[in-house]
Amino acid sequence: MRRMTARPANAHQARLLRLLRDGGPNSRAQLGDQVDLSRSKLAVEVDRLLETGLVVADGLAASRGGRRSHNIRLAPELRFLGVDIGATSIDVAVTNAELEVLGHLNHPMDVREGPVAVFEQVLSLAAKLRASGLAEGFDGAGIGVPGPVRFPEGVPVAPPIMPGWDGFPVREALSQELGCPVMVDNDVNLMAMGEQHAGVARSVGDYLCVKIGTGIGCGIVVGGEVYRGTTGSAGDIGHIQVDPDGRACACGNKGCLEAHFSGAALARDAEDAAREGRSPELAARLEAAGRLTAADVAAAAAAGDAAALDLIREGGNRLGQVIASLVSFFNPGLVVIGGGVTGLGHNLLASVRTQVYKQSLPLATGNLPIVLGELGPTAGVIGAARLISDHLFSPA
Amino acid sequence: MRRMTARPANAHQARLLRLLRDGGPNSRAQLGDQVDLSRSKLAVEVDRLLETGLVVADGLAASRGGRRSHNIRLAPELRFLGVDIGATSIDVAVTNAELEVLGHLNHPMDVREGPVAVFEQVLSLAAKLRASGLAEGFDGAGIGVPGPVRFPEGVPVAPPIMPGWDGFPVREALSQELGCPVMVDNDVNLMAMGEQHAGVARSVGDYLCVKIGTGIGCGIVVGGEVYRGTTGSAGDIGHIQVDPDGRACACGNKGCLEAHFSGAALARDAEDAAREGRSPELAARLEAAGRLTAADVAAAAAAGDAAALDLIREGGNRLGQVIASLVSFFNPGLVVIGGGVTGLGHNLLASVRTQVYKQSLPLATGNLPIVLGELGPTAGVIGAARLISDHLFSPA
DNA sequence: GGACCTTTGTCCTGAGTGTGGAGAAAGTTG
DNA sequence: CAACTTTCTCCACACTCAGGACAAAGGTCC
Repeated sequence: MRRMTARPANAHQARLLRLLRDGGPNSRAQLGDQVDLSRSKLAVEVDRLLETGLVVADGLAASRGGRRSHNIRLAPELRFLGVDIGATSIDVAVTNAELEVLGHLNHPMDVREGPVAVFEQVLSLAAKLRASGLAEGFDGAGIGVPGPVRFPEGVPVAPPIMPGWDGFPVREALSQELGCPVMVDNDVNLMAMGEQHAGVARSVGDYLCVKIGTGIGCGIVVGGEVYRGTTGSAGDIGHIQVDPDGRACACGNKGCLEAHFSGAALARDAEDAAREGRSPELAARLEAAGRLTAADVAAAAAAGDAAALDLIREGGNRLGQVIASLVSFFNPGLVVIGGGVTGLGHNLLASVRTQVYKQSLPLATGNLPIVLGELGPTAGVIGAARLISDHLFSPA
Repeated sequence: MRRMTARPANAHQARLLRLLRDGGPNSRAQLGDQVDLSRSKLAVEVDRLLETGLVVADGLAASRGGRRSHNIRLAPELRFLGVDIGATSIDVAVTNAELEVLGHLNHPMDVREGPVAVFEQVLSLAAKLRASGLAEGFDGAGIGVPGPVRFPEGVPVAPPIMPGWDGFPVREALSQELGCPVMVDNDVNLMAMGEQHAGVARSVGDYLCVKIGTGIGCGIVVGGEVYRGTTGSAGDIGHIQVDPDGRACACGNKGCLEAHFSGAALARDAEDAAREGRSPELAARLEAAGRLTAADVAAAAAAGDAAALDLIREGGNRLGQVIASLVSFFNPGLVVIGGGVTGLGHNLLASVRTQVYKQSLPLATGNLPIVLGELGPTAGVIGAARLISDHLFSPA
């Protein structure tokens, strides 16, 4: 099947495409209400979009008391590929043009195996999705990697946890393999975009999205747009120092947030607690599995284990301390916490909230919700799809 | 003399006005090079601007090998008033439309005397500037206050160091008194705009501007625009906690940055050092003046006083610690340090740089200049003038 | 069922926006 | 003084866009 190659010819068309993406099918009249164009001009632009095949008119909507309207919608056969490469696993999903996830696959894999091996896996997962009939091809792909990215070129730069990827032309390579446009970003930024598109952050202009997985990062959204910083490393809060005499971190410094609280740090602390006999619950789990993860800590805490609860409380305090600083500085309208350790749930949230509300000034915290992400692992892939759709749905 | 009341009728005209403001007089041809419009369209818009009187054509420029060009410039009789209300003094300046300072007055005054008394003083200073022949009236005024502002309305909200100002309609009141449009902002944001317009931050898109005076604040510039946050309190870094067991702060918390390092904290520490006999240099100055300020510490340090140098080093470390966190988070292209304690100069800068380069990741610090502001007290008033000119030079 | 209303969408005219070329104006250079 | 540059103006033409008239297609009410 022939893939769509058309792009919006002007800002109006781009605007209309995004409205249809975010709001679903619409009549011409409804579009007109949102777009501040005359009916005539709107009709012209819609007709042009229909000609390109990017949108279709299928069927009539129910009458609302007058003439029935045509349903204008994005071409239903459009397909985006969303790829989220985490430190320890790969998520791949197909979406339609409205960014609804039609199929989603996860595969455990260490990112340190390097770009070649990871790409092979990504392509195989994408092929599997295609084979299942969800897509005959992709009109675009977004991909997130766990490290800083030089955004315009789509190339990772000096990524601490994935050294083999430094300078690897991710965008170029994937675009070649898939035969479609590709955009690359930091995985945290994609999570922020995902929660903004379909999660808790809808209709918030300025917000922070803290992702705690193997490492810790923070997506920064300013006026609805992801802020990436001068060299693409904005939001890299894992190496903010929380304790001058603290633990040694992989980065070479001491007392980094990430060394005290992250998926990896938490697992290590839990294993220590188990071995030192401070937690029968964790010890039993260590016995059974040979190693512990953040999920074990969450389960132990749910079972009332004091040591596990302590770990979460202490970690939440550290994290809350940093978030409190960021709230004072950035004055966001919302803080979202997500990533692998979200399973720690409300215990974690409680510690963070306590710290933030205690340390930041009332004006900044007055009406500040601090919530868990609601999309889980789909946030990243939806964000990836949105990344490429933002690119494709902008004037050529 | 009749004041200008015209405003640009469209985005092109606004663009042209800003080009003339930032680049000074220009020929039509030079404007055309910067503006991506056809010569014909450009000529039309310039003619319309000439009709409104916002710009004038005066004289011919020297030939560059062909026909001599007309000098197009902003109307030379346009006058903006820039007001910077600090915690302990008021700065007022007149500028022309190119934001060149034509006259500048400073008057010591405690902001806590309240808006009525301060306004009286501001108006008297403005009258003095008018009386000196620098202006016959003002086409607009910008004003900065040392606390958070609800920007669209121009009203201070919950300002910690100027409690009597909470909710006072600064914009409304000043506009009434001066009979011209007024915009209000945080003083730190104005400093950031000033340094961006005429100081060290020219042509930098994303940067931070840390102002250390009686308190500590940080102007945040994203893509050339000041970022103010959800409730207008963005950049309020004075109350970030740097030491959980630290000193009591006026805000009710312990260990705030501002409690450890700011103009006020530094003066107190210096007086302590003097009384405890740790610094003969400072003791002599305390004897002479009855009290000490940051300037005394700077002078003592310049004279080689060990205690003063220690104070600066320690303060710079605290500040550097916070800035390091912000650099990791925000990934700016430049960090500017300004405000009252800039006199501490390179000793302060050295400590800050050490901390930042030590604590933040190389990708964020790799090419990151950390410099002192170069405009001193004029940064604020120039920023204020730019604030109102940005407002007036945008489509009505 | 028919008169009347609402909603949706199309068509047309006219005002305004913007481009590019021709060419006039005003200088320099040899 | 001829040739060339640069600057600026004028004009014809294409495109953009708004708003009104009107047609299409349904409801609602008696």
